[in-house]
Amino acid sequence: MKLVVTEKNDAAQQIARLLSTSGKPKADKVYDTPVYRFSHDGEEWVTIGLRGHIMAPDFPPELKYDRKEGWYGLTTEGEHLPARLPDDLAKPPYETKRKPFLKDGIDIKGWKVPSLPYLVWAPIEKLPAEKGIIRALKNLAKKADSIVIGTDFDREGELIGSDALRQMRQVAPDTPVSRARYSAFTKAEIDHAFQNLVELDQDLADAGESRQYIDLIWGAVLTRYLTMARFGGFGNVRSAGRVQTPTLALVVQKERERQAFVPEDYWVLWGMLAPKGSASEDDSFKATHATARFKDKAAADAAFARVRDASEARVLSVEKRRRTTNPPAPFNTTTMQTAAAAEGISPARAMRLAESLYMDGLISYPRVDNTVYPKSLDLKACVRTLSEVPQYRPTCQALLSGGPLHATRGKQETTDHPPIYPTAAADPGSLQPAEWKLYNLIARRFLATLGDPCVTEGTKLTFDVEGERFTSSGTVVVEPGFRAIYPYGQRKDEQLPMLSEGDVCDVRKMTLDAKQTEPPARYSQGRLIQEMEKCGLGTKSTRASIIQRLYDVKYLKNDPVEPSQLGMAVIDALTEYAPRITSPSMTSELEDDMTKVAEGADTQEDVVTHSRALLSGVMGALIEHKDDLGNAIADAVTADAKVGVCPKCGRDLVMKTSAKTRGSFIGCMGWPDCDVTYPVPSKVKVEPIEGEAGVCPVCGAPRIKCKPFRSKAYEICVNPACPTNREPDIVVGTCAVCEADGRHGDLVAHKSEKTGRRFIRCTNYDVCGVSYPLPQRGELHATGETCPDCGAPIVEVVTARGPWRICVNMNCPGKEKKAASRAGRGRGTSASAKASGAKRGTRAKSTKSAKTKSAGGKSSKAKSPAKGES
DNA sequence: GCAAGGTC
Repeated sequence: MKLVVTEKNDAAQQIARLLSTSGKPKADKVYDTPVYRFSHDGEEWVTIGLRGHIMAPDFPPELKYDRKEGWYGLTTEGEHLPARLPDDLAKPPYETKRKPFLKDGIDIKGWKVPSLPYLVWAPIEKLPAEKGIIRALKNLAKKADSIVIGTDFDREGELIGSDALRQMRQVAPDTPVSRARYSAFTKAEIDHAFQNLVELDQDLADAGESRQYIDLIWGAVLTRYLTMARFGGFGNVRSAGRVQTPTLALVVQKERERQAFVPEDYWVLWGMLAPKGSASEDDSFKATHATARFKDKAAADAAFARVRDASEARVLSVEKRRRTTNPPAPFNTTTMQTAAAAEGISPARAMRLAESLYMDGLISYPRVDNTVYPKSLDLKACVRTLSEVPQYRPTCQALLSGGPLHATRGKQETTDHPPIYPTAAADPGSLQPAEWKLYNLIARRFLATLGDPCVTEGTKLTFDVEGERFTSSGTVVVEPGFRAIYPYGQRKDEQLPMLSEGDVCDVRKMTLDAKQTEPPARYSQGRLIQEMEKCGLGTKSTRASIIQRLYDVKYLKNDPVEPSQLGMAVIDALTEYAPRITSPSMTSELEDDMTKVAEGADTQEDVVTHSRALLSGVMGALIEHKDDLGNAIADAVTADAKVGVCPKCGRDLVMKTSAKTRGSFIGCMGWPDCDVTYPVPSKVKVEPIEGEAGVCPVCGAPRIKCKPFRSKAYEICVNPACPTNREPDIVVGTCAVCEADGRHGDLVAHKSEKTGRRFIRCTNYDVCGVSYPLPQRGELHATGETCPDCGAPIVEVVTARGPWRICVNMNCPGKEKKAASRAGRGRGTSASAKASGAKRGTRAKSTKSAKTKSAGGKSSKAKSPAKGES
């Protein structure tokens, strides 16, 4: 039996399909791992897919977390950091084993190494990370006559293959092993690779392993240092790394540019014009002075003085220019992430969604650099498949009825995977809304790459107004081309009226606006991904998760991306004491070292030791300034948590977490001397307001900015008892429980002065116990109506999105019905999803969400009338 | 409780 080991299940399946004589390999399992059995040239073959790296490098157990000691060399008190070094380095359990590394100023491989914390010189071991797969791999290796390593054709692939081989060698020390190198799943390519087997390139694998070691050593040492310089409690890791830190530095640098930016005044002179005699408002259009930005106020004023009372504008010239925009290139990971980010899907979320669509068989493999469709891809068949989706049908039919299809080509061409394209027709009803949003983007992008250019016509009108020149421009789509199916990022048409040279327009209004130049814009998440790619930071598979990591450790906030005070403090500190890690150049130097190892010009040991020496070179300065850094971090964390100033004692009010309930509240830094606390408005992101506007003029408590998810931010005083937050009590209905008991009770909407939360309570609450929750936002009105399903009152809530009516009973049977019908919509499995063999698709998800909903309803604190009666 | 790189 011949054993083929690939990097992932998908590849194992494809290779089996392409090499099997019958074309139909048999799917089997070894323990829990899928394998594919088939015969090839009369020989029995089996393929198995790994899950990427199956081994994880780590420090020996004694250097990992210790309950008493914390991370080695750094305790939770933080005090021991300098004290433990170098004294403790001479102590057991390490002195016998690792003594040579611990003396001052010794030579290691030609580099002078000063006294160091252990970790910098600690040995690294590789431990099994995928035990189940390793078990299956060994099981097959024992039975195999020969082994082929068929992992991806890149450095990491060589390393993954080498790790797998080491495991197999434990049980099959003498079985012949070779390496297949392929870069596309086509019959010709795979046949060629397996007829021209080579040897595993251990140098290349060693290069990859050096990368693993260097990343771990620098990351772990600096992360432990930052975290322990001032321990902020569990769950407050301050991380650093070869990729994440330079990425954070990019964001911080942009923020510094914005802070250093000095706005300049300028003036814009503009007016509204309309064709002579037109009475319609729709005909008016904007015209701006030919000097788009007046830098000089006197000149602006002078021009304005000449035109302010003008009544006529004469057309001096009409310029028309046609512009064609070519259809976009096929999606690879980066361009897909960027386009998704522009639609409000973060890169990390886009990758999660793409993974799910891929597993459901709806799109092709989502981790690709390639932007050129391979010749083997049957574009027509893809279009035919997509025509099953009603939204795409007209476009698909137009494409199919035309001549041969021509697709755009992007700049990057590789042949391992095709660009991201839809592989099956999706049913919007059976996908989660976000999944559909991404699928729709990918499907439309695919159709757009086959479309015609979009032709727009721009018109530029020049006017004379009392001797001053004004211009007006508009753009109109003439031939939508690919834009008909791919409207993303398209600007709205700006239509100008039909005018000719010499025509006269009415001047409806003239205005002089004083403006200021804006600082450079922050990065959007999409732009940051692109910037990382430009700087060589991370890979297509890791960039999204690295940005997510920076958000998770609270170095970044908001979108567009903004650094927190903490993020800036970390960059400042590392720039001063370990500048190497803050710059993308560490990555490029690492690449050079890797190349040397791969070429055999240097060894893994040399490269890693050299890197350790560089790190050890900065340890002294880091440790010396541990307290400065600890203080800077603590101050930054406080600044990030600050919401305003305490009206009672003048100290900072910060966001705190209750030890008992785990909930957040706003409390005074002066506690226990000062006991001022406020509740945090629920379901919103809270930001302080700078300056005078950040203090409530009525009660003196801070005013804060609240940003609810996906709706408009608003500002309120944090003090729920403040008169600015008071709402009149409203009678919204009659208590059904009290009526049944022969009493009368009014249901009254209150706002608690303590918590600021709104709720409904019966005036006889002590007797009947009837209360209901209320939406916390929006203006509340009584309707006088009762719910047909449960008899509870119906209230109207007016928000920015408009008024809506709701039955206040959380357990109302009507809500269950609605929830069921919502879930039911997702329950139907589409023909396409079935065809594509969707296993863990939408069915499980929607059932789960339906369950969550009903469970939430039952556990609600609201007491229904029925419950009150019993 | 550490990184970045694979993949799920």
